[in-house]
Amino acid sequence: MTDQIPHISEENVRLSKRNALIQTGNPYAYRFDRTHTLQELIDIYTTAEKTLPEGLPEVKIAGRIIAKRGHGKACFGNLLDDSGTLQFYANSALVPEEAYQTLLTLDVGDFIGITGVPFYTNRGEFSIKMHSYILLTKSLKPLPEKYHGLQNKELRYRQRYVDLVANPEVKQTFKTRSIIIQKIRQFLGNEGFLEVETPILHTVYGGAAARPFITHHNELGQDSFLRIATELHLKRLIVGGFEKIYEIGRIFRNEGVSYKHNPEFTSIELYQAYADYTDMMTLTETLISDLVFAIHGTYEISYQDKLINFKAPFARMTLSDALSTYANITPDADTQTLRNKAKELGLDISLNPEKGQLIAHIYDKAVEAQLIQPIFITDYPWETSPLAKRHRDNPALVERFELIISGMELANAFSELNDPIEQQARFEDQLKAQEAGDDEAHQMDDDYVNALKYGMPPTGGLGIGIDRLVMLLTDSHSIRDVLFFPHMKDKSV
RNA sequence: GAUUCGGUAGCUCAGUCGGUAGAGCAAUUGACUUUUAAUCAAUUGGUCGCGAGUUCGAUUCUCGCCCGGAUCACCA
Repeated sequence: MTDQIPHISEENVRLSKRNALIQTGNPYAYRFDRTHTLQELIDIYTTAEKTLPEGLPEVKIAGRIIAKRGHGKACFGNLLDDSGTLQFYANSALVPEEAYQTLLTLDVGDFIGITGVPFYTNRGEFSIKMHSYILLTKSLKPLPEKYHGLQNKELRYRQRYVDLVANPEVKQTFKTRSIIIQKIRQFLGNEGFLEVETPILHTVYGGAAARPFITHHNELGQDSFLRIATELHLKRLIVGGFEKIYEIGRIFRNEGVSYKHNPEFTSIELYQAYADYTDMMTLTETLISDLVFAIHGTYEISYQDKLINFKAPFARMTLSDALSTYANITPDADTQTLRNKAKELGLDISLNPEKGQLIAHIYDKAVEAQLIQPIFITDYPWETSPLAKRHRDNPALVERFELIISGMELANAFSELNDPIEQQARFEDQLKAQEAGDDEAHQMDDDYVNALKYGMPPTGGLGIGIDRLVMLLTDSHSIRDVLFFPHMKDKSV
């Protein structure tokens, strides 16, 4: 028999099955009462001897069929739910004939609910023996190949819903992400911090050097900016009398995409009254090292084949020392020497950067990538930090640190500038920079200066890039691998 | 933005020194009552990313474009 069977696309085959099912029932059920998740069943019933007594009570489980193996009058399959996978076994002697025949027409991808009893197969695999089942949702599109999963990066990012089904380790990464954020909240809650929410739509953007996304409010007839930081509103709340606050939220910067940059990303910023940047350092290393231990049960973890030790305290080095150590130049050098060094490194100095900016640029280019183990780089030139307080020992510097791990800036913190007159002057410097062509300079924020005029107590502030932290803790090479739906160019599917 | 690699069946991938393409999985039909990347037999399935150019002929060569990955730059 070699009769030719006309080709119908798999999606159309499934579509006709769905249409037939609609005639006799509902292939999109409303609900199903489970007695156990798959993992619960495994936890409760599996035994070291790989045997189970007869006469166990019936259980009800639900999930997506991810594999099917027919054997005529018997058939095996695998079910996937959020907790794990489990093999099911159906036999035409146990399931009514008609139901058994329909079962064979189900597709990989369909959701079903199964009533049955746990047992061990001859091969010793813990499974459920089906007594009855109900179709919960018909799926129309075939899942990716069962062995290799979904490999195409573009498809994985654009259709994460498929990636998550096909590649279990992806789901694990995002579960870890969720736990990380949960533990940060727990830690800060225990430390007496209050979680707050501030606007995402800003009329003046600030708190970072970045270009904003611009949008428009129709009713008020004015442009708005998506926030580039939460900083200035949170500090207004410190003025208002809150003493320990934080916000975890999405930040938007109108910039390029790279393995460590996405135009929208998640930050946590926290502010603590009566504290300075040294307090922030202690808080940062405690938070992060506790987090690593809570997730991994050890302080030393491997990231992209590098062993990183998160045990607190982290190393500390001034920016000045870092420059001499890693770039063979000191910030005391005259401007021309710094300019030459910058040129040597291939930096763009067409905007005639001031000394402080030169130093910052040289540091970014020549030093940061070399810093693998957690290290606080402290005491930055004041010119690049318009919201930070002057260093108590050196007015050319500000009290600021960045935490660098694996060449990435993980955190940034200051002793917050709270002198409204100096803040006003720093904003004015920023305006000059803007006029000179720096499209990432701060805007003047009169209302923020106004708030400072009422008095902000000494305050330590800290920002952490959550996505980068998740990258480190899940050994993810790219920020896209820790974002469910990374930013992609529009392309109709 | 630069360099570089890639885009071929639903998925994972071969391939064509220029003559309109193959495999595995999935699907379809059949066999099979303990398989587990089930097995066995058969069958179907392609705008070879898009558009030009060269050519008798382009999926293959050239150019441009689109999308993506990597590296670099930008993003302190």
